[in-house]
Amino acid sequence: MDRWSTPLLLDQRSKSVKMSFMTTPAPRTPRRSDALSRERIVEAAIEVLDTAGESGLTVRAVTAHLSTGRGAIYHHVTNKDELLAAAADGVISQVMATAVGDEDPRRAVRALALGIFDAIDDHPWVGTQLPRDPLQPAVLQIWRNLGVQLHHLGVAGTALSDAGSALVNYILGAAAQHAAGARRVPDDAARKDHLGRIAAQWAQLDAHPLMRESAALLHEHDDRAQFLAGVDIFLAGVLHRKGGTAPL
Amino acid sequence: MDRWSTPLLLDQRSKSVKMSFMTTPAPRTPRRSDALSRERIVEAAIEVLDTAGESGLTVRAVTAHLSTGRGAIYHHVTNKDELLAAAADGVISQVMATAVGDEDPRRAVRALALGIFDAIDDHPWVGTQLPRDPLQPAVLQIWRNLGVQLHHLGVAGTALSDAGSALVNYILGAAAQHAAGARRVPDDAARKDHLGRIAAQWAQLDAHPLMRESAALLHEHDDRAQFLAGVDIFLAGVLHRKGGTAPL
DNA sequence: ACCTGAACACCGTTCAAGT
DNA sequence: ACCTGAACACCGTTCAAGT
Repeated sequence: MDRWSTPLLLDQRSKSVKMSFMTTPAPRTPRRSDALSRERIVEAAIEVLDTAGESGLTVRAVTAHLSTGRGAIYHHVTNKDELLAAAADGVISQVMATAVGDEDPRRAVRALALGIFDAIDDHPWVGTQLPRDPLQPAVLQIWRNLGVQLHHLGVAGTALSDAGSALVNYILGAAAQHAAGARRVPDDAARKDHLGRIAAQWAQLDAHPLMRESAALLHEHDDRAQFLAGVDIFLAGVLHRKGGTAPL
Repeated sequence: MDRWSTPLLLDQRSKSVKMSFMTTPAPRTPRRSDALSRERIVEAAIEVLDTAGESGLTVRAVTAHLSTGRGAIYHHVTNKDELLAAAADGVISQVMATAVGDEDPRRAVRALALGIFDAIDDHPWVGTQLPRDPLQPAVLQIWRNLGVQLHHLGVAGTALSDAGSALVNYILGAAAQHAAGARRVPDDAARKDHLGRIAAQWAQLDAHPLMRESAALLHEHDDRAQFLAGVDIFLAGVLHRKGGTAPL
């Protein structure tokens, strides 16, 4: 399940200890003490992404973080794309592990969605990565966990495929939208200014009265609440279509 | 409204005609005859994107297409990012112009959504571009057109913001998902093989019975129908929450 | 004003050579 | 087997120089 907590490379370390017994007392190289591994590389990638953003994730930055050569990465990871997908999967795995166990499937769906939302708030690069590939591990994980809850709601067969893809697509779209905003506004103080500028931009770009009203509403706008409102609209739609269950 | 159908650079061309009157009969340079402009550059970008894909859009490729120097682009466009956003806006503008005028707002929402879906089927790079920036012109255009129809449905105020963002987010997420698939499967013959491989991959990656069932359903799976099913789920949710309108 | 194309400061990825 | 780091084949963007 959790790829990230396994102890790393015990066999290799013990081998080097045995070797140092019959040679000089430990070569004292200036390199890092631990051996490289896929897990360590992905951890380093997450740290680079969290501090320098998605554009800061370069193979050179990761190798500097691990004090190794550029090519070493390619012994454990095939691609930079795969590295990004693995990093996103690492974050989503933790969310899925924490946001477990609610007996009410509707509450469970909300909890899963909010967990993903908050994770993207902390790691905006995850939000831009998720919509990039429907078959990446992180997306499959989201699909399965939501699918289970929808099944508990009594949805099955083609209806489950339709509902699941709708919910996943909504979450991925919202994730990307929110990530773009979170990327641009790092501190909470400049948030109000930022929303003001967006509202002005909307009003300027588009003279339609509906857009002006929406732009005005942006001022007292809560991304998290709006995200959850979307989840509830979706749930209402699913339950309404499968025959009148109790309203939310 | 439509930036792309306007005749290009009438003033500049007529000026050069007037000039050639009093100088030698046209200098006969080996360069292109028309002057550069933002519109021409965006047109060239769309052509490059359609033939070479998103990774094929390089400033060098665009300049080769226009037989000009690299730096000339930056006289009309600030960025490569802005160029991509402008190209996506060009495609979406045409969709919005064609998918107008249905008196029934629910049918109008479906028509708009399907128009976007089909455009992404034709231009997969649009699907990956849209979720990248919520404030890009193409996304604002989608927002407004859907917002108008939701308003016709009787939704207003905060409910309109919530419903609009839910629908836009769903469409952007679905667009990205479908674009990834369409990018990988260019010809229609390999499509069945492709879905078979995906199904096998799902079944292999995930032993959960729900996922196995979903994987099996992938075989007789219609992206377009599933996309529309998602739109209907959201419409049902919106109408159900605002008080029982007639079921879809 | 508009355009050119060399130059700059980067990339991801490969691969012979080392241990 | 694992790692190194120089080398390769690219990028986006800038800018003095031309017209």
